[in-house]
Amino acid sequence: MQKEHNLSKNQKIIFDLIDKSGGPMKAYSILFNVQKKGIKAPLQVYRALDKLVEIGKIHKIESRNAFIACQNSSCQISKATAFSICESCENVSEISNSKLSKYLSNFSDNSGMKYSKYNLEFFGLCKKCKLK
Amino acid sequence: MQKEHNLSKNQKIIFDLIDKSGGPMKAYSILFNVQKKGIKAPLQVYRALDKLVEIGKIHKIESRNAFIACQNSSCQISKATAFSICESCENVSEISNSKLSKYLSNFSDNSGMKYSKYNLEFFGLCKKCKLK
DNA sequence: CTTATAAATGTTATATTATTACATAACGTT
DNA sequence: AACGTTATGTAATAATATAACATTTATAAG
Ligand SMILES: [Zn+2]
Ligand SMILES: [Zn+2]
Ligand SMILES: [Zn+2]
Ligand SMILES: [Zn+2]
Repeated sequence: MQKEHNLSKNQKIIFDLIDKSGGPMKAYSILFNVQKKGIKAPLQVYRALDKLVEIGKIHKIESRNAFIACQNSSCQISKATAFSICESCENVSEISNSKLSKYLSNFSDNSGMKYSKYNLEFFGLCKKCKLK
Repeated sequence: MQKEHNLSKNQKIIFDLIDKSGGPMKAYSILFNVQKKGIKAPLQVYRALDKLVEIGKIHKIESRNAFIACQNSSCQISKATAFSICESCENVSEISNSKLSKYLSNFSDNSGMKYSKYNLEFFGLCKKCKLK
């Protein structure tokens, strides 16, 4: 069962926007879109984003400096994330594959380091863009 | 056999600096360090970095906006990269594990998308930092 | 209800990371 | 030499992110 996180006002505004957009959004594009709702400064956006990432409602696409709503209801914490990214249209989707996540969560190398978190980004051309 | 890339003057200065540092370096820290060698503007650094990434001599650590020399002689192109990152001391090392790279290079999900590239970042505490 | 504490907000300024635009120079090939 | 490609130099600016400080709101304990 998911822990219920009661989002604050700004967090809710920003989460709803990202969620409805259906794709990755950049911080300043978010800012532009929420100015009519009274969120006027970058820091207000970044604070909400930080919290939303922390509780796993959104994830950061590091290679794009963008944020996307979690598409995987089981991801309460952003500690094991994988994405597929189209290098042509920039479409992003979250990969939900239990074999992959099991493989990566259990991965260990000879460094003796135990990993508590990972982020994986795959790149290629999506179906649509391959046809063009 | 590795293709020999004849680095240009700026590319060589910047690669040597990153390589000698032994760890990840940020663009503006690189800039600061090469000013005595006549590289005075951010763009000169970014252009060299772009080229070095393209030919696989360095990789970008996306979550840190930093660049590290390739520690894996076989990586001519940055198309399959994996790193372990200590969240305490920020030490980074490139993971060279043939099983992992084989697994990820062959990975495909039900999206029908064929991936040509990936980047994986693992996070945790390195041995030293675990003891503290 | 009151007090204490933590979490969130508002605001201004600033730091950090990266690119655009344009002009010039060096290199590699024929 | 002439050509196309790659690299360089320089100035300006865009895009991304954080510091510092004051205030308010939510949560929980007594
Ligand atoms: Zn998720
Ligand atoms: Zn596409
Ligand atoms: Zn490498
Ligand atoms: Zn460490």
